[in-house]
Amino acid sequence: MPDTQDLDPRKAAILEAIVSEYIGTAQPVGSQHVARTAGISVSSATVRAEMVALEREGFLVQPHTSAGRIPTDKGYRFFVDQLTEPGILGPAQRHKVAKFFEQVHGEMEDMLERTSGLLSELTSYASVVLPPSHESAPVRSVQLVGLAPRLALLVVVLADGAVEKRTIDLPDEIGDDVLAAAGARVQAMTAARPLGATDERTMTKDRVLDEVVGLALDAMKDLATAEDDRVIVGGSSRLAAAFDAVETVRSVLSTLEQQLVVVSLLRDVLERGLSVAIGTEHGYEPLASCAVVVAPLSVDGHEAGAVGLLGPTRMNYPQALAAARVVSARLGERLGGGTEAPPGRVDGRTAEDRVTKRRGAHGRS
Amino acid sequence: MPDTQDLDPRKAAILEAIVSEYIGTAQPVGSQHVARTAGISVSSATVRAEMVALEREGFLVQPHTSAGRIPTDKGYRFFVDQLTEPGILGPAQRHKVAKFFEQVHGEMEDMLERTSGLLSELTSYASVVLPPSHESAPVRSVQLVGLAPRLALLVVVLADGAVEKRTIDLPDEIGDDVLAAAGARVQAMTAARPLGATDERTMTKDRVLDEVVGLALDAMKDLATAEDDRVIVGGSSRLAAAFDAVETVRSVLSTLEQQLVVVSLLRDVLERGLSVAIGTEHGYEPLASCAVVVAPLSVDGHEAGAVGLLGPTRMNYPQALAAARVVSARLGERLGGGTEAPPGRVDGRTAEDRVTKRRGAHGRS
DNA sequence: TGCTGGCACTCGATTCTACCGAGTGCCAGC
DNA sequence: GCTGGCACTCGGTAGAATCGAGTGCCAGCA
Repeated sequence: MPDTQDLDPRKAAILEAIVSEYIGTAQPVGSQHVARTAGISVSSATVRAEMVALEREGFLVQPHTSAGRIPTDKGYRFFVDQLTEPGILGPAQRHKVAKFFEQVHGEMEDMLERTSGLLSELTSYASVVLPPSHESAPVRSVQLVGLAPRLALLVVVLADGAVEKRTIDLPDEIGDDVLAAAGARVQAMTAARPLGATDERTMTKDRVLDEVVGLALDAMKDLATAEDDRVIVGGSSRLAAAFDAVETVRSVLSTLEQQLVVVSLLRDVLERGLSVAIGTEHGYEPLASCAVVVAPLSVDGHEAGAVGLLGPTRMNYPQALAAARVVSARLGERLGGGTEAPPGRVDGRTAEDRVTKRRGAHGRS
Repeated sequence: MPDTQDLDPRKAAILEAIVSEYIGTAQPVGSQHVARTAGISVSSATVRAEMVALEREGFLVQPHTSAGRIPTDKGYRFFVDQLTEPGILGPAQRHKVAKFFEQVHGEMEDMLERTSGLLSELTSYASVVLPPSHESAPVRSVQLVGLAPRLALLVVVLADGAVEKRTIDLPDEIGDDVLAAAGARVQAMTAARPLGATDERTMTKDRVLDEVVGLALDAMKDLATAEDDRVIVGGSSRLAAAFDAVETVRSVLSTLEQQLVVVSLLRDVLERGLSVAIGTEHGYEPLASCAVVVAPLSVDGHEAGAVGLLGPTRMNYPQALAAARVVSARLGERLGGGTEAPPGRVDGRTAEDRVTKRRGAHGRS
């Protein structure tokens, strides 16, 4: 891709001016506008000549003959890669973030959901949160609870505070004591190990117990493989404001409703080491008019999940990147240091935050 | 409301024709169209005269002088109350429902989410599922699991298979054995009783244990009061197709994103004993161009939660009502008879359905 | 050589006009 | 009391005229 990385400085400046302007106004940008832009000190005629070149090289298009230019995906890409720094948040936004992370508390799911709301509010794009996978979190506790005569619930608590459950159909009526024993056995076999790593089974004299243990282990394996296709989408209504064609809105929203698609989109982008995917760069046609900004989430030093933003290709990349990165960093801090295993990591601030309602009750008891 | 209930048969027929036509076409309906409708055997001039009357009485409006009439909320209301039966689903839809409930399985959350998708697909409106409240479900198991030195997780399993959790900050490092003991104590104090009904506390000799038990009981009370403002929204992208003004779409979607608003809207409608709320009838201005259809969910004989549909006021009420009712009935059956306490209720079919993946594993073990 | 001002041209958007026709209200007559 | 007839309204569409932002090209200047 030689032409992607090399553009003489003037062309680059012109491209930058066009992209910035277009992001702001959503109107095709003409040569005069560009010529008047600070930093451009040539005439509109020269700008026009350069625009022709930029168009030939695929950075710009003209919606129709007598209109200004708008950036192509390639144009945005160059803008993002070469012309802009991630940017920083405005003071008001910084304040919002700070305040948010001071106040937020509760279970992880709630927190992720609210974080998604925050991110969307900061940027006015739709936001996406890919929860940290529980793959590597060690099992902390396993329990079998009888619900009905031939129905039990397997409840697995992971060290990161996540609780997974699965109903299990029993072959026979099983007493609560046997269930408890089976739960204990399974816990012994799997504790302190990640969900996926199931021990080979050991047999006892008790056929019924063995069977229940087997069922539970199966369910645990099932838990390990399934589940991880969940994603939290927030502020999707803001996409309606970003597009003017109602049909575009509909198709984008309907794509966003398919969790699986969103998850794989994000994973794809992350895997390719990108933080931005523009228009057709990701292969999802219904989202061809969208761009995705992703920031991986790193909890206690290892990557887990991600936060992202979905907006029109003419999104404000610097701001979106800044917001995603700041929020992901703060969220990562927040999720780590306390719920994760390493002992002694419960620092004062985090624990303090997490108290809230609890605190009052605690004082009383 | 004398004029709401009394309309001479001809007026009613004309109103019905207009509403039906408008629901189908979204175009103002003229007198000629009505006169040509089967069942109307008067001239267009007569229809016009009646239309004037209907407009005076508030059932119809004219977008502008030389246009046809469109129904007002009051017009729809009369249509729903007096002119139409709930209707039945078409064979294709029946088949979809049957197939869906044959296949669906898994945890309740998944099932509700998929059901919401089904309902939306059936009607092409947005669908809403208000999960059965756990208020009355008795506690089946309580457990305290240590996550970090001064952090524990309270895990409560209810008889309906729901699992609730809460992190608890501990005043001190507490050993796993004490946590387990505290969990057991709390379980003894609360088991078989609904979440809200907390026992008065009994003291032991052990101050630390008492404190942990106190914290756990507080957390349980907290669980009982909070939480119940959750709602599952599905197919909201279909609303984009229902409205043509992108601003309407945005505002409706953004209202739908506020779980709390949706919950109280549904509760309001249910409390007033309605199954349909049209336009401004419910007091939520941003949804003034929407109608809501609700069907309460009855699980094992008692009302719990609801399913609903949200569409434009010109929605197909008979079909929407039919879909909501059928789905709510089937879902109620499915949620009951097995997960709920009464022993022996695990009938063959339900248990069979629930097996799926499990079954294979079971055979193998 | 490269930039610039000038110029003819394009073409979407806007405005205006005319006009059609669906729809109305009214009324005289059956 | 219903109906056909009629004059009238007025939104929507089509076509023409106009505007103007924007373009590509080119000759001339530094």
